[in-house]
Amino acid sequence: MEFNENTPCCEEHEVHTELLKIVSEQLPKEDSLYDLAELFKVFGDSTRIRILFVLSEAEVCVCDLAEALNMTQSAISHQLKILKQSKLVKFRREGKSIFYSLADDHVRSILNLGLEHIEED
Amino acid sequence: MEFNENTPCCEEHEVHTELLKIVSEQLPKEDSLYDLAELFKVFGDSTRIRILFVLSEAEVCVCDLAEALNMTQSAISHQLKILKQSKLVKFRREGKSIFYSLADDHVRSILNLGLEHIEED
DNA sequence: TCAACATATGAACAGATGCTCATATGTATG
DNA sequence: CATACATATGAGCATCTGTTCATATGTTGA
Repeated sequence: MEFNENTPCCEEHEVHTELLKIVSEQLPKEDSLYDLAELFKVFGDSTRIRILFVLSEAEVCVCDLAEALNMTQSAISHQLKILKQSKLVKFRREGKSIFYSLADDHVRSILNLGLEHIEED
Repeated sequence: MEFNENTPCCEEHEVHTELLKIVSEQLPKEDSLYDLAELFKVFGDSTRIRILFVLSEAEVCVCDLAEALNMTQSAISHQLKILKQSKLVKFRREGKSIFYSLADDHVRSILNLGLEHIEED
């Protein structure tokens, strides 16, 4: 080929750029894609997943979560902060304790879809 | 309180341990929870999310993916390897090129549920 | 079989992440 | 208001992760 090194990769390149143009127009905005990755990142840790599953069964206070998962209160509290920031959990104070629960059924749906996928093979 | 330092955290502790016992019986197995976190971890990177969204629109070869996302072929290839391992994408060879596409509609569902969640506030 | 193209992969490095430890904040109770 | 309990938070550290760079593998056509 007589083309220089800047020659685009695939040979049917005109066709592909046309396709890519169409595809990019259909994509969600960059911001949404970034936020979405951030959301899944929160689900992508087994400590947080375990917290979410416990909360999908019941409203539980921090120290009980720590006991249930056999981890320190501090570790749990750090993770709860992340879950709060992503609006995956809500909480209410009752005396000295703070009880956490899932923010909404969306969270449950996402967890269940994930479970379906890993169980399907 | 006259209890020693090993006193469990919450004061109504008998009630809570009873609750925790019930909750733990309802939880998926440790292995599943781990696998689930691993799955979401794969979704938890904006490069991979962008790849998945492009593939949700069309079957695309590696070099076009690289061009679409404005990244190096190597970076894309590394990420595709991870997506393959998680069975989120499939591929077929056509001459020198390899065309990738989503493994199944499950992937699309998970992406869409995630989008719903970030758009709901 | 050789040259050119498309993709994959290993090593290395910089940045992100999760835990621990110490300590701060907030709440109830004597 | 001082103490004990429940939770939150900041710093530090070890580990994990994503990219780059160099190079290997695989495919096609001359």
